[in-house]
Amino acid sequence: MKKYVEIKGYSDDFIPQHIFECGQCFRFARLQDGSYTIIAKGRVINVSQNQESIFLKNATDNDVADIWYDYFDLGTDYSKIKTALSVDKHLNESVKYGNGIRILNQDLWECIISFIISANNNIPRIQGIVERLCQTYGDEIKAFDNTYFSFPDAERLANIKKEDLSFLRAGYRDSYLIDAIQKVSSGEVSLDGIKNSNTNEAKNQLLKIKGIGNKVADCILLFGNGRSETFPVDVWIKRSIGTLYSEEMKDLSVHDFARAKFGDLAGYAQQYLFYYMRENSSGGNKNG
DNA sequence: CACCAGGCAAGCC
DNA sequence: GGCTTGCATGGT
Repeated sequence: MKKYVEIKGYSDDFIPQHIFECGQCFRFARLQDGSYTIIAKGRVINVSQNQESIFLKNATDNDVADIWYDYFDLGTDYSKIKTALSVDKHLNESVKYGNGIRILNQDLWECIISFIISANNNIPRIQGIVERLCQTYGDEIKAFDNTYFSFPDAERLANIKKEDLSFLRAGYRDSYLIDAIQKVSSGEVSLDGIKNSNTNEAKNQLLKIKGIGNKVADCILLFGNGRSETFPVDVWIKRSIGTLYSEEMKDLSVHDFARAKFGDLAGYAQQYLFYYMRENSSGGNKNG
């Protein structure tokens, strides 16, 4: 079996650093050579890239067809999206900076749990909590002479109690996690139902879970359910939109303004903006 | 010591 | 509907 797959044709529309450091994903590690080892879809792969090609180590052609083509959103033309967004002066700056960003199609359940944890939290600590959850309840995955752990599904977690989660050190989010596990494992909130609903209905289903509000629901829909028209508004986006477009947005909310301005490309616009603002904030503090 | 972190729920009005 | 407050934990 071949140990890696080479994919040509994406040029600078695919830069692992931009894809994984832009805040959409929590289970990755940057290696010294600049490549990224990631855990997703029950697999572990290493992702690198040069001018001509993307390299996926520990993946086969079949894996690419079945999993990674969709995961990395390889069917979407990001050059086209970037050209369209760059008409706007501020987006032009952000797109130039994060030109290798792609919005991943991650696992819906993993996004539900991860973004519940993300609320009022910082990215390094979110990553630590997610890893502890996986190490305790996930399946072992052997790869690259190491042991990794898959993200446990809702059924696997169905019988745990709030007291069992203290090792996560997730604080008050424990009860939110329990509510998500209970509602999804019981079918009260159906993952397939969310996937098969329109965006409004999908969001209403997510909002039934404690710990999921507007912003977390939008992140889940964007990163775990392919709803690229959603525009999650967090503190960074609120700040940046508020200053960059202060006159233009008039009396609209940040969310409504962005949805009107960027239309079906709102989710992409959000990621380019978020990455640019975070990486270029004064003091350069990113808690990591 | 204070303040912050990809917000949210609950309690007000 | 909108606005305020408390919130576990860990870092600076």
